Amino acid sequence: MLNKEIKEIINKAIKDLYQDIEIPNFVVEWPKQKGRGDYASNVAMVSAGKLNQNPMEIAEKIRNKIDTIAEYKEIFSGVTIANPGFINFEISDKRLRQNLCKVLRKKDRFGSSEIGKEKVVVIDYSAPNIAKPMHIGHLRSTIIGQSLYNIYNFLGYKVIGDNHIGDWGTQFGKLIYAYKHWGNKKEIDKNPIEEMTKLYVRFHKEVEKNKDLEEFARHETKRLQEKNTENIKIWKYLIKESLKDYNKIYKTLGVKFDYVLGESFYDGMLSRVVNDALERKIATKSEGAIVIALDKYNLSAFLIKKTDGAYLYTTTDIATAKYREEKLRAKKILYVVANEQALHFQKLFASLELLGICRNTQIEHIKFGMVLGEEGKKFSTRKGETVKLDELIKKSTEIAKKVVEEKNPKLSNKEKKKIAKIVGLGAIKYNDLSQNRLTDIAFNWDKMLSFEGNSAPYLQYTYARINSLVEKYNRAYRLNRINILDKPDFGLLKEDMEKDILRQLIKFPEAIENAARENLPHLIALYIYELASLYNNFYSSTPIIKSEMQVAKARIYLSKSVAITIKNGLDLLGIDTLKKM
RNA sequence: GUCCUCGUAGUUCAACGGAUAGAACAAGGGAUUCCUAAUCCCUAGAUGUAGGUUCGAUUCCUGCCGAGGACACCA
Repeated sequence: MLNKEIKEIINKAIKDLYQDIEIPNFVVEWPKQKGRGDYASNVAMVSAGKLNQNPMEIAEKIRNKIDTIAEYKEIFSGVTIANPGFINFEISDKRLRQNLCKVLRKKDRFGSSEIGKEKVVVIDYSAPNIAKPMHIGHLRSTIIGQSLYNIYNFLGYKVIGDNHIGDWGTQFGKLIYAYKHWGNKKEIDKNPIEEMTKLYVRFHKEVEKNKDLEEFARHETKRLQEKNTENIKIWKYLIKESLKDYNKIYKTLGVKFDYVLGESFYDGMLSRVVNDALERKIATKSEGAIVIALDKYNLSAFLIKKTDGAYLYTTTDIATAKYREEKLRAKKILYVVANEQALHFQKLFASLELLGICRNTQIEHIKFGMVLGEEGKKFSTRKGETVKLDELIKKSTEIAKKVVEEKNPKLSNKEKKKIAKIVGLGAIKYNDLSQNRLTDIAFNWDKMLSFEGNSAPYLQYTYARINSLVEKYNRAYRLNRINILDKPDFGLLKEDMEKDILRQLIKFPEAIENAARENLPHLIALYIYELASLYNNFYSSTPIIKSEMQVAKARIYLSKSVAITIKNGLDLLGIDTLKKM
């Protein structure tokens, strides 16, 4: 990666100049403004104090040092300094052309690397609660998780995607009670989640009339946990049916998991977790329950066993971390879970530290903001305001269909349907993934289903456009019988806009690495949007096929490499591309 | 009371402590005898507030104001 290369060059230059002086951390970054080179470093400014010299002088010295070394001439066409001490690097045409060849050679592997080789990353995402519909809130965890999965995978990590479904706990007592009294198997088979939700809602209504139901439900939960045959049978059935519905959505979204280890999977390990913690005096009794005190961390206690003897999701989470560390050999665990649970994870991580679990495993809560209703408040499930995921997908696809109909009426109906599906889904995913995950998303139909501007369809359109351009070019080739094996001459790419595109292309691997380091997929979205934007600008102002033959050839290859990069980027976001739209 | 996230243009969002704070949508103007106009170009428009750290702060720290959320026996 070029930024790392430059960092090393600077380090070497400093070593030559100042011997063993330790230089503070400095950055090599992409300058925001045009005309400041392709990379810039603040090294002279951050080390001015330490060296007791004027930053401009230091910058000058480093620049001169770099200038004297022949091999660097290949990389840079210019190294300049600017007030108050920046060093700006301009990448040479040769290097840009080499990178272009690399894109064309590596194709769908362009941007990939081996930096994660041998390292296991467990990513915990989606995790719906059985018997509850997946709504727009689950979308974030599912989509962000899947994208991180793709990104780490592309960087050579061994990634394990785990869907930690909520298939255990007190809600099952209620559900089992409701099923026994009002359940209808036929209806559930037809519409699993919908019917289960009805049972759940009915239970809550009946409770208001008869408080005893709470006690009955608790009893059912207890019997389930004691492995009562009938309750286990109902429980298994409810899970199986729920998963049917979830899997439909996952299939549509193109989301996959390596494991679906729900909370119930860890049930047998819970007593050991608690006993172990008690023996080691990390956990204590408190008001009849068992807790891990976290005063040391300035946090309230972590409750791991209830007064009635039942375990909680807290206990499960400890067992899960232990399992992932010991059995899955995770070097890194990412919990893609909403920001609302930040406190829970703080306490969980503190508890794990006390227990000595995941000592050598990096654990991180990948939190994300909420999807807010149109009034800026949390979507309330009770008021029925929630937008269900399947409805959202349906609506988006319908709108996309209308747009295809309007833009491209000549296509066959089959093609239109395919395009509508991919465009509709892409728009939904991009709406989420193009935004920094920490900020709340204000839910807005118009924006979510916008097919213009900074959106997935814009990127898909750019890709499709290049594709048809290349096809047209290939046909022309056949007609003119030009030798297709002639090497393109990339030296002909001399226009500013062409260079801008080449400069952007060289940064793709860095964009992916940044996205992985910060666990922020939107950095990739940002990157490909910029690339597509540069390309569309170029496209609209410069003839490609219709230019002189050799120039046309070079421009076609440039276009191809843009298409490759856009596709690779969209793939990482889990968004499909189209040859035609 | 403790903790988490956020406060940037009319709206929705960017900006790893860097240089002239970027886009998109909406508004106004323009581009199609030419490779897909789901496109491109131009115009106008913003860092809640008061301090601190720094050569440099939208970014880090503190106070205040504002929005949303979580706070043991649900997950």
